[in-house]
Amino acid sequence: MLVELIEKCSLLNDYGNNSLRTQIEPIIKGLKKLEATADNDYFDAFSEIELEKGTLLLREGDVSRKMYFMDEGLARHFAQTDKQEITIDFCFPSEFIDAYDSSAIELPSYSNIELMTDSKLHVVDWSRFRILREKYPLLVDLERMVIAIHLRLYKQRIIDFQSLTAAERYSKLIERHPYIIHLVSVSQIASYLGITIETLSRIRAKQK
Amino acid sequence: MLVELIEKCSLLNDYGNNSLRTQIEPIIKGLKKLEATADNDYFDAFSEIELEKGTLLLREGDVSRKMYFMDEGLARHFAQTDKQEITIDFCFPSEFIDAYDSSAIELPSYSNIELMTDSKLHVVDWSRFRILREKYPLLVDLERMVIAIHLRLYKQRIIDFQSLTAAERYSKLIERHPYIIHLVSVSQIASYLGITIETLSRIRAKQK
DNA sequence: GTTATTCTTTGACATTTGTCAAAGGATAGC
DNA sequence: GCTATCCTTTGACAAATGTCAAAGAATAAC
Repeated sequence: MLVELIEKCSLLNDYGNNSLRTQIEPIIKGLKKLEATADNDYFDAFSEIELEKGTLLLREGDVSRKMYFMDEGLARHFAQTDKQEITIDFCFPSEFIDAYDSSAIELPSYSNIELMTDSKLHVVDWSRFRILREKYPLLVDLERMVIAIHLRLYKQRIIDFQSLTAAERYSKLIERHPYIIHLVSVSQIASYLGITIETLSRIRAKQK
Repeated sequence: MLVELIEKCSLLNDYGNNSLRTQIEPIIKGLKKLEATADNDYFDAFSEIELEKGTLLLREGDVSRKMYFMDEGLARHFAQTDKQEITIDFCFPSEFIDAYDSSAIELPSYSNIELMTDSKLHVVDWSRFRILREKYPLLVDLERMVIAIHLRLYKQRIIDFQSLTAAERYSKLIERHPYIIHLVSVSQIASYLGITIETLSRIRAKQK
């Protein structure tokens, strides 16, 4: 169940040349043991759903109530400013989806999460997960790991903004997600990189 | 002890018009109760030290082993790239200091933490804190809160890079820390903002 | 106090990025 | 297929930022 998602999760398994191996393995081991004996409260917490393109998984100003895992589909985090929509991040298949900065602390999110395609997802209510977490401390470790990884990613992202040019940031994105340009509009990639549509278009023209 | 630090902590108490009140209060309450009955293992974990300017609290590539609280002094997080030193963040008095993206997950840090002045600090070993955390689940909640706040700050920082000009980012920094310019070198503020020294100098000249 | 060193500002110019407008392509609906 | 709409590219120019060099200011060492 949950352990399958962990084993599939691209972020946890591909992060930094598998440098999370040591951290993940005891969690997977523990989860397997847990799931061999867990009761219905545990298994009922997780369910599968299909939602259509455009669905808001989380709305700005609301507290995140659910955590998702993307099986098939594509999503994005975005924030709305007075001038523009800012795409903060993209969510690919085999990734957990949530605004942890909202759910972990139960504060209103300042970003939206939107499905960019019809999607198949796993979903768990935070209210139920929190109850499970009391019962199974291993879930606390898992949550901490997921949040910490996002902290690392965000930090690296900040460093990239501080030290790389727009073209370098674009190259880095393409390296990680070579096909993103076919999946996502130029305008969303541009806002992700912190540049205008036109600038991105010119960067792409140069790199050909 | 720890509860005093929490009550002093500027980040936790000043964050977003005190919007953390609901989250902090049960933790403070719980900690007070805990500290009324806690044993020496608890109190011995925290100690005060004075360290001199230039001390590295954490070195790039090492796993963070200690968490600090700044009583008096100033520190900064920075990363070293091939070209330059990048100041990721500044640490002011009454703030907790750590690379949570390292300590929370026990992965090597990719930033250094350096004291910019002689400083008075509280310090706790993560190895001891982790033992306490097992014993007192409240500390898990506290840790989660601290990490989540940093996640929010980082996320907001990314959005700022995506949507604000250098001058706007500078204004925002000055708003939060009006005196920072007298405490920190122009070069460090410039790298924090992701611009060159000269550009920052010109932005400052214009805003007079 | 003087000198040497480092940090900061300023100037001139190159490069990057943004803005506005128009053209070219892709897509959906009819 | 055709049209209308939206998205993307390109061009011309403006604004922002970077680079290099030099001057000015602050600081530390003597």
